[in-house]
Amino acid sequence: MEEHYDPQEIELKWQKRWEKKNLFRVTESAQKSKYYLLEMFPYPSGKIHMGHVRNYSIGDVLARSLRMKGVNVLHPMGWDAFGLPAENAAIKNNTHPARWTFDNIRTMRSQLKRLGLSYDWDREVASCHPGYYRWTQWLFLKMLERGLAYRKMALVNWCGSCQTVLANEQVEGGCCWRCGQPVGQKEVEGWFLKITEYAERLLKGCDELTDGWPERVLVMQRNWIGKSVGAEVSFSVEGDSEEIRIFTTRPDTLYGATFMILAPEHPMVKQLVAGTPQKAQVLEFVQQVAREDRLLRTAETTEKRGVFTGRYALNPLTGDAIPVWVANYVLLEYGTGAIMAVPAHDQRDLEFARKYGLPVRVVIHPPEGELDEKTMTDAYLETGTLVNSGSFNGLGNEEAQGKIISYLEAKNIGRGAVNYRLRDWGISRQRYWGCPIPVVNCPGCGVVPVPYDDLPVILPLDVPVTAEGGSPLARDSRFVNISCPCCGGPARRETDTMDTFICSSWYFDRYTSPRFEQAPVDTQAIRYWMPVDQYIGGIEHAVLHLLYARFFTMVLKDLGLIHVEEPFLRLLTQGMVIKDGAKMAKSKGNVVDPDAIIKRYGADTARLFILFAAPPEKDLEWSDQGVEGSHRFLQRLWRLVQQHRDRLTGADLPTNGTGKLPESLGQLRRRTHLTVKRVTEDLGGRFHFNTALSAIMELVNDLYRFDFEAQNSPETAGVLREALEVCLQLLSPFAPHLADELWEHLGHTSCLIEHPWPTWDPACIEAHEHLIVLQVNGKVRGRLTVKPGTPEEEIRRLALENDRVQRWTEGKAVKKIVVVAEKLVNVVIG
RNA sequence: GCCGGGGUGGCGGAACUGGUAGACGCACGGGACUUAAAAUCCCGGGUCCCUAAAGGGCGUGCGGGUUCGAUUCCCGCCCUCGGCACCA
Repeated sequence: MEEHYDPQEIELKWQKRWEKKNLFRVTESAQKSKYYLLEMFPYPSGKIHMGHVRNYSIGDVLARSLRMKGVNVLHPMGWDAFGLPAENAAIKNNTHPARWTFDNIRTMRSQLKRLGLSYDWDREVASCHPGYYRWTQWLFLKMLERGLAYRKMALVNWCGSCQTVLANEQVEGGCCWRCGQPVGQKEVEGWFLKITEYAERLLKGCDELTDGWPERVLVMQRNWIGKSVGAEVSFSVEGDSEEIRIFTTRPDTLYGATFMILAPEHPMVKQLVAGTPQKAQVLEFVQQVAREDRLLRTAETTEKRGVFTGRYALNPLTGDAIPVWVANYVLLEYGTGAIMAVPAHDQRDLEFARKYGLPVRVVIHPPEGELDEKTMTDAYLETGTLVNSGSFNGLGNEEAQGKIISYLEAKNIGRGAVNYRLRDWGISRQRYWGCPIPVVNCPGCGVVPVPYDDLPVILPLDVPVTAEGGSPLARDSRFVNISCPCCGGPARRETDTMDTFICSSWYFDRYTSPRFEQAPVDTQAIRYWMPVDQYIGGIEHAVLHLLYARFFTMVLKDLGLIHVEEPFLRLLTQGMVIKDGAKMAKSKGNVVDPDAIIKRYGADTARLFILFAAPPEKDLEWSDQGVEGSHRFLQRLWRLVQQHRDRLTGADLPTNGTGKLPESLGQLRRRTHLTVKRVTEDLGGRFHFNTALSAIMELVNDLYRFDFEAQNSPETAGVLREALEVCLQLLSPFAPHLADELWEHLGHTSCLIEHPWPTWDPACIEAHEHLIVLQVNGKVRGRLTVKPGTPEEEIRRLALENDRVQRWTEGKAVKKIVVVAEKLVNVVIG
């Protein structure tokens, strides 16, 4: 009898052996079909947490099973290594961000290796390595060349705690995505990427991804892009040469525009009020709104307030003079920052009109009922017929939209227009630990790109990182002062660094040729591996990373670097790891350290539990007892193999079907093949790891219950060997170390991942008999077994003769009999 | 408010195209082994009625519908989680 199951010993043994054999290294191969399996690379924050274990265990099951199925699987790992936590930790612990980062990478890499994950570590990348960020800078310069990167002064999100600008996507409910502190507004000059230019493509792509991506992620992305179709219309101002441009989604209500509103920040406000009696009051109002909390101001419940500017505009269709107001509910950043107010058909405008006694004019009449513009309190938003609309009267309002747009275009006072909620991506960060933006600011030449040959612009490591605020790079004169690449005169380097989300927007491309020296990617390798066939990661990146990565892929495609429009064919968003009803988090004190679990039970148990406790996309409730249970199962399998080792020496696998075997043995063989089928189907396509495991558990239970002493024959040994081998093969993607160890106990000298995935023999699966459920009026009343191929007539007769059925049908007229082949008979009585 | 998930035993979860609801696991109860306990192995279990067995009623958030038959399809609600939200 073999020694006790000792996970520590066997796991290290097999990890070493796999590494020595280079089992996970892959190269392009025209003979094999490829599969690019990617899990989101981690931020090296210190140690891995259960969320990582879950993410990477899910990936590893797929990677290993696909390899066994003969697929060429690219399964890489790396580090999203630039970012604020490194800098903050460095300040706090008086160390260097690079030091902190690389120490963490070392720790976390060894933790991932301890989990037995099948990565090709030769392809490891770290985004903070010059060999990587050189190409991040290269891509930035290409975008600069194409006008996709630009610099502007803008009102941006400012996190006072992190002392840096944030992109819109990085503000969650008014707070910083990283530190959770409230985000303010600040006028700052910085760099932007024109993601808005790709809004339509990003939107269209969402439709292509419906098969492979979760619906909710696509919905979030569509919401975020926020496309609105309508018209842009110019309103002339009485006594002024300038016009006010507005965007509306309801050109059909243009006749109902009875006043206009500008955002308080609108650049025209100052000139409009110049010389009016209202000037002081308006400017006071503008100042007042500017001081208000942004989050509060944009809340729906906030009271609408405004002031009259003293000026009038002309409704371009009615010719009426309508008052121009300034109000808090109109936002500068959406549309043109000005609106036409149609109180009869917009709830917000109606509330505003009622409050300030402004006129209401109904221009759409409902199919039934009346609208009274004097008393109505709910704006009419439904479809209807145009009234009070000149020559458009009588048209359906939807039809009128197009007609009015055509009219505006003909008169040159407006045009059909599309507006997006999506804003350009602000990428400047006023911090140190990021990828330097490779440009030079020259007093004579302006913004000058660093020549490609001079890349990378190295992030100097000997810069003191302090908490005093402002970019540490700006204080390093050796970094800042440079001669202009264009004119040779004195110039200053850009000291902002890039948002780390840029680094993570193309890392998956780099994995295909991680050490390539001539370009960010080797076209050959990209052609072979991209797109990513399956991407796995947390839902928290539904908009952020996943939107940015899609944008970058489209840019790379336009640059001719890649052939695909979308980077990730299929996306699996794994659920969170929950304990005591809340997400595991240090702040909540409910964290379970993966190291502790591995130390106590081994990596196989940790992986098994996390894959068994819940389907991958759902939240997983951590359970110490559940972990015990998973560990018990592995021990149970261990004992089963030890118990039968002697019996199996020299046993040959059964060859043909189950027909010649004794009944119970044939049954066992059938169960074995059924298990192969179930597990294979649960892993392929639908990622039901929990049910795949329960199928394996059932087979193990069957083996425990089988009386091998009563049927001690070479045949029995053969069937048993097959069953055990199948168990190990099927289990190997989940618990690879234990599987390989027991595989060796069964006399094999190779690793399971080198073996093909088992197949099931349809002949073995064929049932010797079918269980027929007998129903009367849809309720189960009895059961019946029949031989396969029993004619329907016979089954019908047996069902009617069945005494359990007769108990219910006695004295009743049989109205109908439904027979489902091999499954069920339902007798319908009156 | 709009959009998207999700409501199944004490708990995590099964049931792939409508066909035995509750697989598998946890917790629990019983038995075997043991001087005893732990470990292990075997058995049990939705709920109510019935002394028990046999048998039956009710059961997948609620109310209807379609169907021989509904956790599954349709209609109308309720609850819950997540996203967006004064977006013109």
